[in-house]
Amino acid sequence: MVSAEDLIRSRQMRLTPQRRAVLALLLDHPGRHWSADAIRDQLLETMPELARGTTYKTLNELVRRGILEELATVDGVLLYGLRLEPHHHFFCQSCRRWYDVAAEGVERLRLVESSGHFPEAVDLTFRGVCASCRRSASDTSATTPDA
Amino acid sequence: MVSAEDLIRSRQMRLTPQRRAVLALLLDHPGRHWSADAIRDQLLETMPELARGTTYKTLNELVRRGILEELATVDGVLLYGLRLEPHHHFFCQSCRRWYDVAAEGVERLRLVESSGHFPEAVDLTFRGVCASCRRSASDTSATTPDA
DNA sequence: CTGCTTGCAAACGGTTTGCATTATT
DNA sequence: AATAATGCAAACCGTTTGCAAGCAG
Repeated sequence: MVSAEDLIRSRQMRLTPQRRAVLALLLDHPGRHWSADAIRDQLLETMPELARGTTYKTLNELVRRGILEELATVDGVLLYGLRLEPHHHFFCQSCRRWYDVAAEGVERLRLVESSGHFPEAVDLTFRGVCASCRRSASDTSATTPDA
Repeated sequence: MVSAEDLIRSRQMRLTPQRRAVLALLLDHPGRHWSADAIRDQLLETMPELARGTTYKTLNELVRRGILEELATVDGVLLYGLRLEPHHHFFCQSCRRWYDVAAEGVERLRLVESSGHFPEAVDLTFRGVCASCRRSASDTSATTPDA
């Protein structure tokens, strides 16, 4: 298990107490997803001066460096969690929590059911470059904004 | 192809010009996803008095009645589209548009590729009731908030 | 007629931004 | 010493809400 320090240093980011605390918290709960404010509320106990803006900037930076993944929820809140080995998500419509679901392939529905969750719906989201963008990319020089 | 009128009436909603216009626009572009403001901008040409709040209320109502689906994006915008037969989504990281992808099952990755899109990542989202909620549901009377 | 819907405008809330100060390298 | 990160507070912006006036049933 890697430490927050190593992870941060490995991406040539400056190591600050705030960054270490944020990432350490997430490392302590692998597979869990937090809102920025939930993270801050938790850390406020041991780091009472942690600013809201700092939490957001830190999370954005960690996403940009590929350490965290960002999940958009329908109620307008972004959730953050470790970017673990390829996996999928489970959203509980009752408690509205998000779970990570391990998967080596796309056809692992049984795996989810065996975890005790009871899936009623599945939503597959592919990300990549669409047909028309591929075409225009070969025409002109790529106009690809970084995601 | 059903009409906007029929669809609205079928859910015992009152038929208003605004509702008809919003839904008709979506019906004219099946498989496309719009932001609330994009819809309003489009309709403003023929319906210059359409209020922002009305657009939002209408879309929420249509989602609640199961006519539309709601998609949350990472940049804090909600997208709306027709709730067609079970399908999945494709997000183009280049033009940031969302596409619907037909699918009769979960294992239809090839289908996406054959559409000309080039998927680099897949994200499976399950929705339902999680293990712990199922347990507590059998303990006490269900405390399930409607999604 | 009754009460749901609209339009308008103000409120909301999560996230971003600017800038002086502080900490890391 | 140079540069990047923090804290604070204000700005942002998509969405929601409240309410008087208007329209559908």
